[in-house]
Amino acid sequence: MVDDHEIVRDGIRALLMGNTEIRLVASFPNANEFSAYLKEHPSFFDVLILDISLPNISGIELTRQLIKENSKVKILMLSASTGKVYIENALKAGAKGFLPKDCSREELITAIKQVFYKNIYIGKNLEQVVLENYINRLHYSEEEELTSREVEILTGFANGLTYNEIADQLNISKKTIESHKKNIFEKLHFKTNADLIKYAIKHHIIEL
Amino acid sequence: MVDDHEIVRDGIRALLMGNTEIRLVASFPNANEFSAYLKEHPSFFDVLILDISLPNISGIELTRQLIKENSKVKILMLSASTGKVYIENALKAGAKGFLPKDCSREELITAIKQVFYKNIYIGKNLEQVVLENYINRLHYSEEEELTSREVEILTGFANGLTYNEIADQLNISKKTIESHKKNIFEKLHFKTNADLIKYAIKHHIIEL
DNA sequence: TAAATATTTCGGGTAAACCCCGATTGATAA
DNA sequence: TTATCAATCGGGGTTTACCCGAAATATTTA
Repeated sequence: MVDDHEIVRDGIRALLMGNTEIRLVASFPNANEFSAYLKEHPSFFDVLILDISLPNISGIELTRQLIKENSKVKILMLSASTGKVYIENALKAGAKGFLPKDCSREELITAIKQVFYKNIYIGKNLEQVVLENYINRLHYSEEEELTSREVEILTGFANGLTYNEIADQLNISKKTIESHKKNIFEKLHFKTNADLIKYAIKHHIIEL
Repeated sequence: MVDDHEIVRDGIRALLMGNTEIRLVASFPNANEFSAYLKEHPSFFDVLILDISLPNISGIELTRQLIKENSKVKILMLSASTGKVYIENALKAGAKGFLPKDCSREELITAIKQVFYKNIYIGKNLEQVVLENYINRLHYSEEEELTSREVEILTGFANGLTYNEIADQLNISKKTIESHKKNIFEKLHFKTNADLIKYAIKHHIIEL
């Protein structure tokens, strides 16, 4: 497993201790240490329990990498935040399961087994969220995604920077910032700057 | 301790297991169960390790209640979010300590001891946040209040209106809007428009 | 692989926001 | 009875934001 919180790592270790079917073979505090270890021992893990919020490289990003590298590890994403966006991104990146951190022992064990046996597992209370969202998607085309460059620009605005300040920071023209902002507004159907700030807060780009 | 995440409860239990000075005597998944138990056994706990985000009643709210009831329990707040606002609210409510969830074993044990021995304990990396904020408070003692007119103008901006639109709506000159905005920024120490939006959300002038 | 679409990059010109002054009126506090 | 504050405006200038257009890569799709 990979989780930056020592408490969580110890919690899961304690939780799986008594179980005879599942063995926690290793745990890491960040993506880098895990990746390094995986490179040395490619088939050492069956299932990866992965925290979504990690320092430097997020759980989502790590998932994308592993999928891209054709790793055989099944990924069970663990997250304190259970918003629509998180579940979506996790599954889209290639995770096989998504579990809230407030799950029970039984649910964790069930989830690990399900994920191992090639099934998808979504936390009990989260199925509804996924289903609702699925229905929505049938009606309305999906919410457009921002490019990494656009996220950079959006972050700048959310932090109250001016066009010039963002331009300086990214070493591009003020005019380019304008274009990106225009595109962001169109993609996400923003009408005002307040919309942008609210989006940034909702998506944890800035704190309230 | 009170934490809605079973994993965290087990983690802390495992963590304190080997320690001879500290004994985890009980843990609860929510404020209600804890309160009920405390009523029966008022002096059973020395220190309460309390998660800030709980269902129904938050850790902050529970802290306020306990302080109000003159409970002798020392409260060590545990939080995944470590923003200024969280620390402030926790300490203001009466918590004796504030610890991020990504703390180490050693830090948790130190914190529990400190809190028990009537000291304040703030998580290692969080001291800076508190100090900065303390300095600020020395400069601007109390938060100034806005006049009703200023609230009207602020509401306009929070809703994404332009100077002209607000002026039209209130039947006053655009220049007056300018003055008001300048005053609002000075009173509340806003640096950017993003600050204004966040203020409006916090004070329920607009919804997220 | 060719065509279509998306991303990232700009410039010119105009509208809006912001700043630094100053000023008046009425209400309220020292 | 002065101050102080709230609310109202104007002149004049600088800075910033925004709209229209466009071109070079990148990426995706047919």
